Parts: sequence; C-alpha cells; structure tokens
Amino acid sequence: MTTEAFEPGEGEIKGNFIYQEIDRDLAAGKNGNKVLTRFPPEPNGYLHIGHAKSICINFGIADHYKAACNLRFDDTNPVKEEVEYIESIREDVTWLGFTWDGEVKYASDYFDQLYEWAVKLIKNGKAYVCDLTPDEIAAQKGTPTTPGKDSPYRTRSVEENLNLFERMRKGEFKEGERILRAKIDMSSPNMHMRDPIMYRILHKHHYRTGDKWCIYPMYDYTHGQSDFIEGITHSICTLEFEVHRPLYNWFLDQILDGEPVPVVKPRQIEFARLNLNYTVMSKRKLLELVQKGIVSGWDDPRIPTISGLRRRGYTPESIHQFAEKVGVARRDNIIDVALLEFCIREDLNKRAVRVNAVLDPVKLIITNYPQDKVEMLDSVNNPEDESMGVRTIPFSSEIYIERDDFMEQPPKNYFRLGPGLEVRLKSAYIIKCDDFKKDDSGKITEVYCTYDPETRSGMPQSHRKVKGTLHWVSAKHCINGEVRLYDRLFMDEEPDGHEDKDFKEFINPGSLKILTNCKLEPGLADVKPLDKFQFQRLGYFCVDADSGPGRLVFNKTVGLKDSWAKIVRK
RNA sequence: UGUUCCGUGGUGUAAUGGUAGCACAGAUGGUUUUGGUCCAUCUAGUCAGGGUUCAAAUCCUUGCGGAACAACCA
Repeated sequence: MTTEAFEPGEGEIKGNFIYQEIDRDLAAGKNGNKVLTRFPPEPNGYLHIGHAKSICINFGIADHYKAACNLRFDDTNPVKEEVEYIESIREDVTWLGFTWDGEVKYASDYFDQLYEWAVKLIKNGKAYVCDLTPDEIAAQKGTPTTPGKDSPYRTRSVEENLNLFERMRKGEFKEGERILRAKIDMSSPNMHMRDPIMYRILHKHHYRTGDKWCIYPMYDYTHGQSDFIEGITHSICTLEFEVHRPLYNWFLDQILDGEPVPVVKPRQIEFARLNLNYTVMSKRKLLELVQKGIVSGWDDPRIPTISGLRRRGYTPESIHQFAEKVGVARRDNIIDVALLEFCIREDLNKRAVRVNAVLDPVKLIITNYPQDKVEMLDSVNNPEDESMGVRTIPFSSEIYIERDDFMEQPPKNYFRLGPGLEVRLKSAYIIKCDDFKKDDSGKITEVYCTYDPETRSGMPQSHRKVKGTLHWVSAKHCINGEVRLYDRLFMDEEPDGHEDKDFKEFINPGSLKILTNCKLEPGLADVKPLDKFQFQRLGYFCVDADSGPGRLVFNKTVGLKDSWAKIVRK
C-alpha cells in the first residue's frame, strides 16, 4: 500500500456520500491532497459482521484513493481489554484480505503526548480537576432537556489544577476520587459539551503500558488526537458518535491553540451501523453468550463474528460483496440476513466442489447389477466451472440414498423415488423401484431397484427424462462421518433500539444438530479444514476445523432455499 | 415537549433541479443429470400539506414519524 497523493480521475466511481465528502475535500485542496483512514477497534471482544462493514468502508476508501488505512487499537480502558482480542482482530482483518499501513497502532502509545496536551489545556484554563463523586457529577450534569450546573471546583487556579493533576498521575488518589474535566459549557444543549471527563483514575494494569499509568484518558479526549498524531484525514465512525463531533473538534482546536495551522486536520464522518434482522450483534450480548457457554466460543459458527462466519464457510469475497450491497448511508437500517446468505451462496456456487453425502442413509439394492462388480464413474466437480474438472466415484450394487428420497406413498409432485417410480442416480444410471422392506415400526429398511444399463451418464440413452435425480454413495466404499448442522442463533424479534431482554426469551436455543451416521463419498477422507463443498441437493458445507483422525466433521454452512437452515418467523 | 440526525417498493440502496433505476426478498413460467444454478416475466416506492420553478425524491416551509445524546465505556 502506498501513501502517494491521489490523482483525481483514477479508480472506479463510488457513489456513497463519504466518497463525495472526500472528493469535496480533495477538490478544496485540503490535507495536502492526501487521504488516510483508520479502523479503530477497542480490543474488548471479537469482530463481527458489523465491524466487517466498517473495515470494508475504511480499507475500501484507501484502495480507491490509492491511499492507506491504519489499524489502531483504541485501548484506553484497561478494565475491558485483552491481548487475545488484539490477536483475533489482526487475524480477522488479514483474513478479510486487507493490509494496514505500517505497524499496528495503539492509542496507548500516545499516552505521553496526551498527558502533555492535557497540561496545556490546564495552563490555558480549559481543563480542571474536579473532586465531585460520580453521583454528584451525574446530578449536576442536568438532562438533555435541562441545563447542568457548574462544578464548585470549576474555578480552581491553574496552579492548583496542575498540582492536583500531577498528583493524580503519581497515584496519590484513589479511584473515583478526582477526575480531569474539560471546561466548556455546562448549559450546552449537547450533553457531551457539559465539561466532559478527560482523565479518570484507574489503578489497573494495562496489557501494554503495564503499571506506568494510573490515570487513563477517555475516548473523547483520545480519539481525535490519535487521528491527528497519525495524520488521519477522514475519521469514519458510526452514527452514535455524531453528537461527539463538536467535542472531537473542540479538543483538536485546544491542542492546536497557538500552533501553526497543520496540513492535515482530521475530520469525523459518520455512517449508519449495520443491523441484521434476527441476529445478535451487540458485543455485550455476544460476550454473554460465550461466557454462559451457550455457544462454544467466539468462533462458534452460529454467531455472526467474523471468525464464526469463517468457520461457517463464509469467504472473504462474500463478505466484501455483502458490504458492497448493503451500501453506506446515514439512515437507520435493518438488513435482511437473506442478503448475507445470498452473497455466500453466490460465491460458493462458483467455487464449491459438488460431492455426494447421505446424511440419513437407507440402503438401496440394485437387484440386476452384478454383486461383486464395481464401476468407476466420472462426475463433474462443478457444473458452473468446467475447469474444475471431474472426479471418479465408485458404483456398485448396494448404495445408500437419503431417507427423505424414498416415499412409500409419494404425493403428486414428488420428484424422487417411490414404488414403481424411476429416478436418475447422479452421474450413474436410471433406476426403477420394484420393492422395499419395512421393520415392525414401519420404518423403511431397504429399497430394491433395477437399473437400466443403457442409461449410464454419457451413453446415448442417458438423456431419457426422469422426474428427479438422487445423490448416493456406494455402501462398500463410502466412509462414515459426522455432520453438524449449525443453525444461526436468532432472536425472536427484529432488533429494537436498545432493548435489553433476557437471553432465555430472546434466543432460539436449538440450533446445533449432530448427525453421526452419515455416509460420505470416499474422496472426502482427504479434505482439509475449511474446504467447501456443495452436497447434491443438500446445501453448502464447510469442513470444520475440529476434524480429527478417523473422523470427518462438517459444518453445514448455508442451506439451499427451503432447506433446514432457513430461518422461520415464529 | 431541548439539541442533532434521518424519512424513496417488504428490505436495502441509486437518481445531487430534467425518463424514479439496481439488488435482495416474494410470485409465475422456462432450461437443467442437484427441488441447486441459469433465463424470462410480474408484484411493489419518493411520509403528508403548502411554496419556489417550465420542471421537485432533490430547494424552502410547516407538520408527522423514527433515531441518537443524561457511563469515571468505546
């Protein structure tokens, strides 16, 4: 990635309003004709599909303007942040196919500079140490509709503030005893301008700065300055930060007071965050699901974390497509998860190898096929892409078919097998059902058929029309495997603002089905984790990373239409 | 009864004063050795009123509706 200046006219046309704003800034000659964005997660959880949208926007802008994008960890709260999250976030961004500019950045690297600037604000009479308790501060802050009241400590002298702030840093006070506040306007209609907190005392070990600090800067005092330090031109964030923008600009103005006008002054632009219907997206709730053991971890295929989607079989390309299709705007939105599924089906349809697997097997015996004969038959790997070639699969007199694919008394528009009916076996012969056997409970145990030797795939007679095509595996050659059907975890209702219901009434619990008696095509013994397949008529699957020796585990990833994975409204 | 932001088919998103388009979802038909894919057709929209203009989704205005903001979180 380069940081050379953008030359207008390059790159494809992007229509969303952020591009228009950037174009406008470029046209006005701002920022020395440069563009630099950043993706700034707090390392307090794993990334999810909502972050993926933000990542695609920020890195997408960098690509478009032949510019760069930083990865910066917004790690100003040692209470919630962990190294594990840093690593997962780096991995997810990389997996999505993006490269950040230079080294990873950390807001905690700027703590010294931030402290110096805080001293500057105090000296300029723009910040003061306040001794009020949290409750007192809340009380004097007012409400959105009523003004607040000045703190009695607002008029402390510069010397006293300097002295107290220094002693805060040295650790002379307990947590909550004192804070540093900006001196702005307690009657501002914008709550964030009512003397916001800049620093709080936290006697906590920080995963990067260790015990060097016992005062930590707040988000508002950190973000804009971090952007400024890095030379970020456009600081793109979600809509809930919109009311913070005046404060973002105010802090920048204060630290720049008395300084020459900088070439790059960052500008915050907000867009509407991604919402998916029926989908649990809040970090807090996902954390709770993980901690309560409702899911197996942050990468459980049932939740919409990037690592969960990866295990579920999503490709980076499909997520890019999704981000492209949902667009970028400033109005609240609830995207239909069907769009996300469309994106992965569209992608997998082009790249997934078609294979046979029987999830719930019933034995089918071809009575007129020689008992010890084995034929190797060609089967195309992907009808959408000839270059993916063919593979050979064994065929013999005893095979397994899907239990669902035989009905004793089929209804009118049933495409599959029943007494007296003919179907094609995929890549093999047309067969006709003559008889079947049931056990005492009425369960079908065996199906008897005769095959038509003239109808093998590729033979002249093979194009005879029959109603349906079945997938199958040779009983003698198939391997036994386990298939896990992960259905997305989903909420009963669409997301409704900040509704905070209990999980028990909120989440569909029964979303993992384990099938242990699956019969798989022999070649599947050699597959690798995260390989993707489409099983004939059953849907797309992703091989689970949990596969161990002697066992194959598949995640069902995305169902075909009307298949199990479909979400049904209650 | 504060400030700010936002209202285009069921869901998203284009049209930046000049033919309301695209995608998903839904419906119908066709092709198909996957009930997949693919192809075709259909359904359905500018929150409301007023104003400016030859011309308004777009500009102005008044309503109405939705969202954000009162963490020593980000």
